[in-house]
Amino acid sequence: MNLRIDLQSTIPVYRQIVDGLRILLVNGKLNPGDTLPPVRRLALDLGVHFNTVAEAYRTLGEEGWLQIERRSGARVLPRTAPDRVAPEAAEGFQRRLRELVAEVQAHGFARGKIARELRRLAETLERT
Amino acid sequence: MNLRIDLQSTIPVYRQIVDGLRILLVNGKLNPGDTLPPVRRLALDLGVHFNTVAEAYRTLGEEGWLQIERRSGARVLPRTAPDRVAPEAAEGFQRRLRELVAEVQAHGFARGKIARELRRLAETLERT
DNA sequence: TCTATTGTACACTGTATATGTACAGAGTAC
DNA sequence: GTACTCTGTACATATACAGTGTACAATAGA
Repeated sequence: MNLRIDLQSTIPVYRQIVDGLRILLVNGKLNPGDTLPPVRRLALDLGVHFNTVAEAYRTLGEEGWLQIERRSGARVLPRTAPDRVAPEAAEGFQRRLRELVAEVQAHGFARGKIARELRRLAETLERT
Repeated sequence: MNLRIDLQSTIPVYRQIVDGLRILLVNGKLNPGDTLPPVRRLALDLGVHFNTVAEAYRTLGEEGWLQIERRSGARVLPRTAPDRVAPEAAEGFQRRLRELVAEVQAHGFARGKIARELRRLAETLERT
């Protein structure tokens, strides 16, 4: 379970867990049928309360990634992509992407470096 | 003041304002010497309380973008880029970028479309 | 000097986040 | 079948944060 969180971050822990797991799910590091650690176990690893992990699992369950049941725990579902993409989601993505880039620029990152990073990720996406 | 916010979003309004203004600042849509609208005025435009706008201005002031004074309002400062880039910031950027992409993928966006968007932004960055 | 306009301070309310604790359900050992 | 243990769930609570209401302080300009 290659997952790290930052307790100092302003981003809520449960959302960090959701984001981290979603990356693993989207990239096939977690596949249908795989089981996730019990909430108490992962919570111990991460140093948070198990209810915080449970909240994260529940969120991913509502997104359709996980099947969660007592005793058997959380299992990755074969997930069919959403039928249609919400049109406003595209706009939201562009906006959040620009926000992120602006924030990084504000921290002094050179445009070239940022551009390179974006291209690198684009290539990774298409290679998969 | 081309700035829009989403009151339904889970992202706090004041941070949306910060993010939106930072984009304008980084991209030279707002330049040193320019004055921003008074907090009450912008708040009215956006449909929020003026203290919420004031909080956003204060944040950008602490980041070194704005000089804020009573009566004269908020003015864009000539901002020298941070001397050195925090090394952990690079890692954080990559991570947040991957998180954003994973989230969008989870919403059903095709990898190709996302990759195209990333490349488009990369080009925009280098053209400036 | 007076007034209007600006940002600031701070108390208050509602919401979100994280935790503590008790519980419910379903396998497993016997 | 019963007891036990391991799983997630429910809900009360503590705390922090976001947003607002209201009063105030500072200053440019008439």
